[in-house]
Amino acid sequence: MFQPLDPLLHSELRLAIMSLLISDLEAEFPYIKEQTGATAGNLSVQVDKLAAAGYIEVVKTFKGKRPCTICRITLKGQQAFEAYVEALKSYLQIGKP
Amino acid sequence: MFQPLDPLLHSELRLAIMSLLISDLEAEFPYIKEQTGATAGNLSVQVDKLAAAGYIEVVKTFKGKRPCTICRITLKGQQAFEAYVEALKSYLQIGKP
DNA sequence: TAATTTGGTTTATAAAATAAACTAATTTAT
DNA sequence: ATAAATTAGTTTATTTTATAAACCAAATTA
Repeated sequence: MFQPLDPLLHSELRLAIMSLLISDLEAEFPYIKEQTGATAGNLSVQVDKLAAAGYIEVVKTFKGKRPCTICRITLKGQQAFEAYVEALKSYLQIGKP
Repeated sequence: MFQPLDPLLHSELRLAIMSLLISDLEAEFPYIKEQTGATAGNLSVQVDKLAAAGYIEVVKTFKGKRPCTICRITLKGQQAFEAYVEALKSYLQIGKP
């Protein structure tokens, strides 16, 4: 009947992060912060969780002299996102008569 | 960019309850329990929250000698559900090119 | 050189989800 | 008749989670 919803993706902020990365594949921390409106602290925590799950990878480089944290979605992350969207449809009746 | 998600609906079990009631308008407690696979305790708590928000109304009657709890979706609940689905689309790119 | 900004992380708190334990009545079995 | 099991839930307790507040370090600006 209802497909279970991946708890890692069923979170407003983590879903927003993944949604951005599904489109753009990678993005810098401050950009994600701006687009999602999240606080840096919250974003840092949720990025860690997605990285721990292997849904994204986090690369720490420098941009000139400043640190620059880049988040990139993984194949696993893309698949998880698509599975989540499919599961959601069992609740939403999207496109049903 | 991303529309906020009603926290009352952004919960797996509450969303499942509302999804059932969107189709059927009303349902008995044990039926919802069976369809969602939830424990009675969890279901009781989440039904209370939806009722407190005015998204459903709960009518306690009897079916023969046994108590019978009926949940019915309200207009407010239907509107909230539809708004939630719309908000979700800002994360999912459903039907986008 | 002092204050501010940038780019975050760590820690603490508040809220939520969930299950376990419990209540009460009914039905079934002995 | 009475004991056991089932139905129909509620209440309480525990665990997770989300979130913000506090913090740190380096770079920039005044």
